[in-house]
Amino acid sequence: MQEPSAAVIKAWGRLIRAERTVVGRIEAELKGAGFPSLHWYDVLLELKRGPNGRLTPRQIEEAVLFEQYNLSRLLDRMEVEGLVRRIPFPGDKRRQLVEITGAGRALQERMWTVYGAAINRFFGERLGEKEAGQLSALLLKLLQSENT
Amino acid sequence: MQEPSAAVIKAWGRLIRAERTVVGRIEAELKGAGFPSLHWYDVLLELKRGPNGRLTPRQIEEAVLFEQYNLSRLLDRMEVEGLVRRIPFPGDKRRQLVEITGAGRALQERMWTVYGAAINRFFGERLGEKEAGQLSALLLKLLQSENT
DNA sequence: CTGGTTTCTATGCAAGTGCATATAAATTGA
DNA sequence: TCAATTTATATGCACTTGCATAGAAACCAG
Repeated sequence: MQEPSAAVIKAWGRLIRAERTVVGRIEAELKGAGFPSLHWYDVLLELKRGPNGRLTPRQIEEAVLFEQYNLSRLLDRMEVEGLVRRIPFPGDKRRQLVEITGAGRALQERMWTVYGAAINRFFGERLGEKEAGQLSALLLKLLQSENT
Repeated sequence: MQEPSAAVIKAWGRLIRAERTVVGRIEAELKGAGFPSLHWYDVLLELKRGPNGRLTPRQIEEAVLFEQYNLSRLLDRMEVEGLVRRIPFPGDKRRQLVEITGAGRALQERMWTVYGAAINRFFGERLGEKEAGQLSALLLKLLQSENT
């Protein structure tokens, strides 16, 4: 086996820990304000950005890196809450379009006031513009698709 | 609300995405090799490092950032598999010591051959030593404890 | 066309997680 | 010393996630 170097192991550990820590803090803020989890927010935001506030489940999955079955049930719950609506996909009866509702847009906006502030507090304030840019660049390298 | 800057939002998004992506890839490797999840590994590794391969649940929690109730049940499962053993804590009957077994040590080592290789493949190979160091330094800033 | 394959979404069941709370022991403070 | 509080771990119950697979429509090869 090719042992990872100490520097690599350390960075890997920190990535896990930092993500867990910051996500934990931010989720706690959202919950404290009576809002649902980041997953809900992610879906709402993606939909809002989509054409006419609509995307297929597949597109959402890809955008937010959810499992298919997982998203399917998340959409169930969001639909029950009136945040999204499933409508037929023209020309392909297998697919569907998920459309954000007015209530969904409103929730996304209200959540953002808390979420954005939390990002600042737990993330932005600790980095500064230049460092944020460096971090983005480094993390991007991890996202490159596999090319065995 | 203090809007986070574009650079901060981007870095935040990448942190989530990179973590999810790399963890996903590595978990898939482990599962493919017939091993349990990273959580199990984390606990085994912490225990192995502890004095005589022993730690209290509290210490493990703090090390791996698990919820108390969550760890309690994870230890149940690991104990059933013979990977750890719960023993009394001398002088305090509330506490306990969790001790890694021979089977636990063996599993940790076998997992490392797959895990270490995966860290290299999905993480180390994409960064290089210097960048790994930079990434560590940046992520450390996110881990500082809250100081309102 | 048509039978086999692929794509898209949903779902039964098992496993894991979160929340609230229980249980028990130690500590604190009057 | 002993009642109240705090600390450490476990657990009932609901909710969420993972796994495997179903069901249905579209696509593809001959």
